Amino acid sequence: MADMNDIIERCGFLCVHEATVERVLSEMPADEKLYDLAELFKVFGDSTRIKILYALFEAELCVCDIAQLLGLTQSAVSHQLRVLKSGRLVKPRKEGKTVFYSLADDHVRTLIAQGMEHINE
Amino acid sequence: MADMNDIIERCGFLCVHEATVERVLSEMPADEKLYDLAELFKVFGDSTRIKILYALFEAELCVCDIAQLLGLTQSAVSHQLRVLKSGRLVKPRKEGKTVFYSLADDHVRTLIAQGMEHINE
DNA sequence: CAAACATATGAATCATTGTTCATATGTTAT
DNA sequence: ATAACATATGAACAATGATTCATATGTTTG
Repeated sequence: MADMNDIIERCGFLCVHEATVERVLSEMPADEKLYDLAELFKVFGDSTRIKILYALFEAELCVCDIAQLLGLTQSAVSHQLRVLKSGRLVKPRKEGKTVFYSLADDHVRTLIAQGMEHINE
Repeated sequence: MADMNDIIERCGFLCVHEATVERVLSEMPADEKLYDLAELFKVFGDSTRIKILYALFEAELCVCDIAQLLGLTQSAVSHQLRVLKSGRLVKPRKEGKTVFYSLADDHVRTLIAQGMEHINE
């Protein structure tokens, strides 16, 4: 008696537009690239981090400034700055005890601006 | 006897660069905008969704195509397309039983392209 | 109408992640 | 060297979210 394991994926062989699928597949970037890209957007995908980035959009600020500005704990800000830093979205500048952060480059500005455009359309 | 509750946040009043904080605060967008912006980026911040978007970057595809192309369950794809649709990143076109999806507008292309640039620098 | 099929959806599960609390590191001034 | 301070970090907890499984919806064909 045959068991129930002979249930196969039927959809794949009937409705699929094979030529298109093949072409798209050949033009897809490497999986690793796509993973990194998702990781990048994940960094933008948190309202606290967005607020920090937007604040740095306007001026260079120290951890303490950011904490007060946004009503957050110093610890929370520091943890998030770590994430932003390892994503190369912000860069630190040390001056004595205090560390000033600013946006790493113009990609950050462009991405945020583009995102805002999408929101506001 | 005074209890231990008189511990106050001292940092805020000592190191903060008040003038800058005030200025930045006045130029920050509304909280709701920033929240929406984070939500938008959150949609991009998942490798499965990025793969779907990149596939649609190349061609209009049905749910079934996407599932085979990326080696995913039809259910998983459908769930993610729902997220992408409610973020207005993709749009459906119904043709009989099958539903074809494509990118909603050029912001999506621009955002992904900008993200890729950051990755590759 | 019934069967086959493409897609959508709800509930459950497992993993990821943001915040908090406590503490560590490193710098300045007394 | 010690105290005060700014920032960083580790562990724990709570919340969010992606996938799976089962099933529902809606469309076409016989």
